[in-house]
Formats: sequence, structure tokens, C-alpha cells
Amino acid sequence: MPILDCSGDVIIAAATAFGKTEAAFLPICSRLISAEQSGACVLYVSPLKALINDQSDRMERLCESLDIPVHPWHGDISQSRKREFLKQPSGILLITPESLESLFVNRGTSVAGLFSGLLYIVVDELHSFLGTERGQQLQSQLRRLEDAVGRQIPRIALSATLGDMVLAASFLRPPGGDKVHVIESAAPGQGLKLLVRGYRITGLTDRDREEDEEEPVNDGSARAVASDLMKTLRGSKNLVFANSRSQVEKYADLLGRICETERLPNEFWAHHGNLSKEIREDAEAALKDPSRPATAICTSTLELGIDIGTVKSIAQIGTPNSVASLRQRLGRSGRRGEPAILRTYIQESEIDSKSSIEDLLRTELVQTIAMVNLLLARWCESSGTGRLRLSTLIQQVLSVIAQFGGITPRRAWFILSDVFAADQGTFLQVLRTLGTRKVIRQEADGTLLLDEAGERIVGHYSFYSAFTTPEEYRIVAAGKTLGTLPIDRPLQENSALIFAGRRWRVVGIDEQRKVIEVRPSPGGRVPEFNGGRGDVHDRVRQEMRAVLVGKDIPSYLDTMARELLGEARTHFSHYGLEYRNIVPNGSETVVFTWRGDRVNDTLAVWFKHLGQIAQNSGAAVRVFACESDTVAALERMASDPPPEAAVLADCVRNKLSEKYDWLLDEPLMNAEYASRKLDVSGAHEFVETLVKGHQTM
DNA sequence: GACCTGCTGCGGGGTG
Repeated sequence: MPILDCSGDVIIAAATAFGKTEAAFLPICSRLISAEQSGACVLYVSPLKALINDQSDRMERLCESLDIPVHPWHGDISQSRKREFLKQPSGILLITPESLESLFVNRGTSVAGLFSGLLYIVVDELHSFLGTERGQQLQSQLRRLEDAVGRQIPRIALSATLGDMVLAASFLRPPGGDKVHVIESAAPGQGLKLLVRGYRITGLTDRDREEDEEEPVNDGSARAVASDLMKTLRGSKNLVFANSRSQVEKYADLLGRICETERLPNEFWAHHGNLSKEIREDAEAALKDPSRPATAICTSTLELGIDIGTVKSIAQIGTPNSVASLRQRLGRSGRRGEPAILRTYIQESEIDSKSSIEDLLRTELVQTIAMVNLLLARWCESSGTGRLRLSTLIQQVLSVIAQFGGITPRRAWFILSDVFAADQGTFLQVLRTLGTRKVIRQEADGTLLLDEAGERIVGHYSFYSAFTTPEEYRIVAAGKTLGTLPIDRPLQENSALIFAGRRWRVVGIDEQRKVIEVRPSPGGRVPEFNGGRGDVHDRVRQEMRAVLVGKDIPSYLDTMARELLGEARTHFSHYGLEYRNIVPNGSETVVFTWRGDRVNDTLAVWFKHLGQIAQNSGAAVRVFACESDTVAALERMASDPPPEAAVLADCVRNKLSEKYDWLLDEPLMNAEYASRKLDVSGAHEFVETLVKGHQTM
């Protein structure tokens, strides 16, 4: 048993509620008991405070008779409880990455002493850290802990089953992770019931319809979808995943009003990240309560591990964001031997003279079919590597300076170089840029110290997180906070608002305190949140093409979905897309790449670099030029040596994205953007193949 | 890049 003999790193991968925690902590506890030193301890890192609360209760029960102290530590834990661990560091410490960061910053000199008896580091929900800023921060923290105690500490990770366990292993123990033991549960084939429902939107749009409540609902609108959800889900426990917070509000409101009209108790709850903790906990309690039916309309908030019991089925409105998240969502239904049930609801618009080729190809539906096929083939996206993550590098540089009260560049590079992809030249350029912005300064002996701006940044508590949160208004009704709305989506006094699945009117806005006061009111309008859509992977677009080329009709499609797929295939062959990729379309030219958004975005920027205007339309790249000019540009791309990614990035405006990007100079910003958004070799490979095929025809 | 996620030390005032 690799955990018990302390011989190395381990990943335990299994579905939720599969006993991963026990599998890790039973051997860990027996090691803790038999450890001879007095300060023997284990560090458990979790992405969620709620999970720390759940787990520390479970561990306390497990450890009660064993005399092992359990210390939960996060922002809601009192100072006095935190002092208990500081006074006598032993047992199990459960902590978030942000609270761990605060230990480095505020108690830098004590870290080595606090963790001198550290036996293991356990990372829960490892999959949620992969390919993220927070994950990069965590990797750096694990490295810094080992640096502080002067030895390697076994790392135990608990994870959902993943597409690529090799990547997960190299995340857990960079660079290669080849010595990590991976223990994967052989998941029992639980069975899956699938349905994809198609809708053809006819007549009025949803916005027109808000005026007319009595409109019949067989018209493919959101109301038609809501009415089907009502019929199918009423009376049981379900999760309905909508792709955005506004969609959650829209469907929660529609379902609530159907219940009202039919004089039924409302069993539908809204759940997303901008709703207050209390409102979300009400919804979670309703799901957990076995005595009554409840369905939550939610975003990815209910994808991760918080305990909500078993639900009967999952519904997905619109094409999923990724196969990986579809798989996570599915894992929420059908435990204890029952099959998982997934129903997907896809709306496509009616075709008229204004329809684009992308509309004609029914890309929402085709993408959904492609993703379901990939899910059934057990494929899913793995998180990207090779990102520079200069923003998180800046955070960690400032944090090690604070930890040691000053550090030489050489020593900082020694600690951080293993976990960041930046080379030494880039690292030094980051230090120089921080110097010119008065964030850090250098002593005559070479030591780096925080300068004025740096002291301000590190001194504020917002420093501990690697990610940013936009400024928000608080929504308050009768003294109770309902949640928040982004500040750059302002509301007018008297305007109507749908929030937390209910209808309100704005009665006051306090600009100073950033509070919006609302009262119940019959009118309503779905609020806007920021953001568009996530990137689609290469493999998904390739599968979409395969779906369009294919002849078989998946058995999980309903009648309308079959009809829509038939139309898509007719148009696909009408445009000859099986044999060509380039379609002239009025004054524009549409280039079908069947590649992911990174390649399409790169091509759009590359066209711009060559003086043409182009745009990624999702399924294709639209070039605002005639066919011959487009082909000429593509031939140039294929024959010239591909440009440096940073040169392409220079053509892009507004590249700021992560927390400390604003501290970078232009060349660093270009390098960061290129590593985040561009795939030049993928784009080049596409044009080469395309042009070669073109010439032989 | 959708959707998420997180947060200290200290001063002021009150109570025992």
C-alpha cells in the first residue's frame, strides 16, 4: 500500500461518493498514531470552504477515539480556533489555497516550524485545480512547503476520473509525475439513459413574447422548453444545468410562473454563483430533503462535490460547455445501481433568407450529438499545459519576498522555476517590469524587497487569491441580501428584475455602499451577467464533421432533433462540405476548419496580420474578402514560415485577462496572451493540409 | 475563456 509505507505520491480517482476520503485517511491516520515525533501532522487542501466543513466533521468522527486533533482553517473560522493549531501544530489541518497563502505572507518565518512534522499533503478535488490559476498557485505552494521543511513530502490527491491521468500525475508532481501511483476505480457500468430533444423556434422571439403570456407554447421558445421540463421533472429530484446565470434566472422564473398558473406548489429552485449563500443553502436543503420533490436550475455550482444526495435525472439546456463538464454533471445522477438519466434540450432557429451557413448546419444540435458521442466513447478534454501564467508568477514572487522578508533573484528562481513554464529570461524581465512599476526594489547586495506599490498589494487581504472578482452591487430585499450583480451592468431605478427565480422592482440604488434595494413586483426582466462562451476543443469539432458526414441517426434523438439533423446533413452536402472547406458567401468567404476555437482564433488574428479582416464564428472562420483573396492569403500562410505567436498577439487589442496582467509590459503581455490563446502550429498545420488538398483538386 | 472558487490583522466599542 503506497500510502501506508509513505513511499511516494498517489492519485485516487473515482466518482463522487465512492469512499475516496476514507481510502486515503484510514492509512494516514494509522501513520499519524504510530508517528513518534510530537508535531506529526497532515495538510489537507480543498478548493471549497463548504467541503472543508463537511470533511472536518467526518474526520472528527473518524479521529475522535484516536486522539488526533482536526483543525479546519478558512476565512469563516474564528481566530481563536486558528490559534489552537499555531500553539500546538499537530493532527490534520484542513485549509484552502488562499488561507495557506496568508500563512506564507503573515507567518513566513514560522512556516518551517509549523510544518516540520508534516507527513503528507492531501489535495481534494484535484480535477478542479487542473489548468487553472488556482492550480498553478497550489503547485507553487506545495513546492514552497517542501523548500521550507527541506525534504520531499508525499502528495496524495483525490480526483474525479479524468481523460488523461498522465497530465494529472505531472500536475501533482512536476515535471513528469512518472513516479506517481494512480489508483483508478473500475467504475461499474451503471447504465445511461439518453434523450436529445430538438426545438424549432418559430414566429415571435422570446423577448416579444414577454408581452403576451397567453401565446401557445408549441413554438420552440424557452416557454415551450420550460413547459416540457415541467411535465417531465415535476414530482422528483433533478438538476437542470443551464449554461449561464441569466439562463438559470430565465428558466427558474418560467417554471415558477407555470406552477403559479396551474396553482401548484413551486418545487423549482435557482442556484448560481451570484446568489447569496442563504438562498443557495435553501435550494441545497430542498434537494437533500427526502420528503418533498425538488429541482434546481443551476450553473456549474452544483457540479462539484458538495453533498446534495442523489437526483433522479439531469437536464441540460443548450449544448454543453465541454465533454468533461457534461461527464461531471452526469455523475450527479443515478447512483446506487440506478441508471443515470440525461435529457438535453436544443433550440434551433427557423430557416429563412437571412440564415447563415452556420445556422443551416444546426451547429448547436450537431455539437451536442458530437459531445454525447465522445462521452459514450469515454473521451474528454484534458486541461491545457504550457501556459506562462505570468499573473500567478507575479503573485508568487511577491509572496516569497514577503515570506522571507526579502529574497535574492537566484533563490526565488530556484524555488519557482520547477512549477512555472517561464524561462529564466522571461522571469528576469518580469522582475525588471515590477521594478519600474515600484512594486519591488533591489538592495545593493541584490536582495529583492517590496516597494511602495508592492507593500500596498501584498498588505491587502485580496492578495491571497490568484484570481480576481469583478466589483459588484449587493441586491437587498427587506434587509435580506439576495445576492450580487456585476457593477458594469447597471440597473435603473424603477426597472424590473428577475433574481433568485422571483420578480422584483428596483426601489433604490446606493452608489456609495454599492447596494441595490428591491421590492417584490409582478414585472420582470432577466439580468445580464458578463461573459460569452467557453472554447470548444479540436476533437469536438472533428466529431461534428463526422456527425455531418455520417448517415446513421442516433437512437437518442427525438423526432424534431432527427428532422433538424436531416436538414443539417442536406445543407452540408448541398455546399459540398465533404470535399471542400471554403464557401463564398456574398462579399465574405467562410472557411470551415473543423478545428477548435484556439485554431480558429489564431487564424482570425493571422488574417488580420496579413491585412484582412476575419472573425471566428465558432464552426468556421469568416473572412471579409472574396474567395480568391482568401485563398491567396491561405496560400501565403502555408508557404511562408509561420510567424512567432507573440508577433500575432501584437495585433490584438485588450489582452488583459488575469489578476496581475496589468503589471506586465507589452512584450510580456504578448507572450502571455500567445501562450493562453494562440495555437500557431495547429493553425499552420491546418492551412498546409488545406492548400495541399486544394492544389491536387 | 463559459462557469466557478477565496480572503488578515487590528482597532474600536461593548460586556463580564
